[in-house]
Amino acid sequence: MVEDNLDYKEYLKEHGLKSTKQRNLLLTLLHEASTFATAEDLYFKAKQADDTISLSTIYRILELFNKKNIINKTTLLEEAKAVFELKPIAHRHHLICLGCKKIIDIDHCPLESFEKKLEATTDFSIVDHKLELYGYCKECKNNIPKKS
Amino acid sequence: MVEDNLDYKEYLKEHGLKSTKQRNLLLTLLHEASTFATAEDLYFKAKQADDTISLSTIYRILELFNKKNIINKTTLLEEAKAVFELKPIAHRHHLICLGCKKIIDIDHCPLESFEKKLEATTDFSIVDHKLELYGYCKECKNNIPKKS
DNA sequence: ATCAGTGCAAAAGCTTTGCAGCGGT
DNA sequence: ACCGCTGCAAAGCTTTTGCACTGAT
Repeated sequence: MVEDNLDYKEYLKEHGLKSTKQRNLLLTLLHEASTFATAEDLYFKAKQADDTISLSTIYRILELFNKKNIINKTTLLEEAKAVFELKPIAHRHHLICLGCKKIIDIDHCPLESFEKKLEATTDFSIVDHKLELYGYCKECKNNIPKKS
Repeated sequence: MVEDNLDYKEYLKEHGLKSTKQRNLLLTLLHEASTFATAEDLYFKAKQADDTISLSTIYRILELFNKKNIINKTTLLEEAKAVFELKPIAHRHHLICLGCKKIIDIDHCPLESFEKKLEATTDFSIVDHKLELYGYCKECKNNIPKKS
């Protein structure tokens, strides 16, 4: 996988970004990741390929990618940490298990017509929305914790 | 307003919470607030009524209210700070202007039937969702900032 | 009187920044 | 060779925690 690091040279150029070892590596890791990742997650994975990479570089690159609209940055539930994912080709949402934290991708977005209606009633121009669903998966349903 | 601080004594008891000056004050402020507020927002407002209240008390009370399901805690967009609001009586979402940050309450939730469908296809038991919509209001539409 | 609640200060966790040196074009 | 990118360490900001005191029942 490490030899693939330069695969994204053209991709980076297309987005007006200089190609560096660290940026290529991070794009590789983001492509490999199947779920949201924190900066720290990516840092530890990155270290396996490049022992000297620093966490601040991860943060700087993620901020850059976010500005260039290559990735999504968000926060899940009430977590303090931000999480990142490659911007999916199609608009998409997530269903997250509160037990085991597994994440299911949902390709269908039920909000298109709702947004149109809202635009009409509020006179807003709606550009985006954030939708995540939370529940318990088949395996975790039977172990739903009590409120404290 | 300050004299109203004890109005919530019964309310607190109902939720199994001891009534204190600080908790009453915070409930007053949360009721007065028309939008999401950060811990710091509430701290500054609280100081006007009680000069010696401390920020850690605000955090502790907010955490407590959140656990007791009296308030919602969430994060908007990519902001670092958490925001809080009294849990509205009816399930509700928000439309947020990216220009002036004004927040419009949306009473209708378009997701009920969608959740049912999802439960059937994924075998999840869905307990909650987070939906916020982002756009530009009538006044801000004409000043949409360019990407950097 | 008891024990939870609070204020203060310090610590912790996530993220950003200053600076000197490295590396891509 | 230039100037942006990176590593390191330090700082910044939000939130949490330890401890001694206060206050509600």
